[in-house]
Amino acid sequence: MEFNQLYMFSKACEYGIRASIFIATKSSEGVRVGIKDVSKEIDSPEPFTAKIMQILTKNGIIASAKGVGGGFEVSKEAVKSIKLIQIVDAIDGNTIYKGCGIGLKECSETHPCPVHNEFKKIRELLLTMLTNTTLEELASGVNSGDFHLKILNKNE
Amino acid sequence: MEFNQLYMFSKACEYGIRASIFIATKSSEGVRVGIKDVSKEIDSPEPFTAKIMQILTKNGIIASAKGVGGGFEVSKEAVKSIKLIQIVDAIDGNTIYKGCGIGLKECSETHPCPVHNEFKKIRELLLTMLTNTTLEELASGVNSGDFHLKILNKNE
DNA sequence: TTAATTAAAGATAAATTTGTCTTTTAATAT
DNA sequence: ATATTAAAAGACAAATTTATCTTTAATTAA
Ligand code: FES
Ligand code: FES
Repeated sequence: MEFNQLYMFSKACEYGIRASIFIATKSSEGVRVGIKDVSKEIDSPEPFTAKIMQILTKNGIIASAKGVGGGFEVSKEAVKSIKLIQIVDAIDGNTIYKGCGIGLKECSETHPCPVHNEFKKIRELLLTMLTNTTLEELASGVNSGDFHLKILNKNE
Repeated sequence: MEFNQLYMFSKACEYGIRASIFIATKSSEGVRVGIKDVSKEIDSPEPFTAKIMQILTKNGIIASAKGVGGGFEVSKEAVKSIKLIQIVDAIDGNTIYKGCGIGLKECSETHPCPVHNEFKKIRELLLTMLTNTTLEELASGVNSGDFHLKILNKNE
């Protein structure tokens, strides 16, 4: 019925976040994971996910190792320090919480659009959330079984 | 630097919101506006904006009249009753405030993703804002000159 | 009734995002 | 050293979104 179907983040960013969290949970058990495991676990297309992994490693969010026993990991220090916003920034940029809600070339306090005041509140809440949420929190929620990275099928 | 460049709404939706507000401001002066005026005023591509107008009229958000003296308008009743959410729903659907933030097939209280609790707050604030904001409020802000629908160039 | 005007509809094209496939590079194990 | 493993890089393809162009339909004015 509607024209588009818009989510808060791009597919790439969704995969990036889910993958980072999964890798972090595995790293907490001391094991690296390959791209196959990642895409299987977070239910995402493997080659595309691999591209996203490259972005994340370039941005220092995850680390990778080639060869036998290689794969992706998040270091003990990184898992504590990495915030959700770093993942979003690396993949979707900062326009979701910086840009004007109705597409003016820039969001400005002195030349505001009609939704500026209300929109600002939402963006600030989003920014605060992204800035304060660590990979560690997210991963521990998954480790404890309280939160999930995919919807399970009947025979899984 | 980043992979994508993601905004809260699609271009189509941004144009739709800006156009609706502009048409409402003109309707408050009792005049219809053609697609040319609309796209000029909100600084958007004309043929694409025309498509968006079709969606908006089909959804009863704006009214259109063909022929001489025709164009788009928002009725006095509509401008009071139409909420921002109706425009967003018609163009971008409801996934931005209904769907899971990190792309699980559905957002569920009983099978939540790691960002669910924090994300819910943001979506709820967004939903409240969209639900409570009328076209009238937005248009009157523009009429009063406090808010703007585009960034002016030097010689405008 | 004819011409002019303006939105609707439909076809097409460009740009972007998402997804895939192949080759290369780096690391490990034998 | 050689073979094996696994990520990086690059080329390519599909899907979606954005944008344009042309034709049709409806309305008004003369
Ligand atoms: S100017 Fe539009 S959100 Fe600030
Ligand atoms: S399950 Fe992800 S936001 Fe609710």
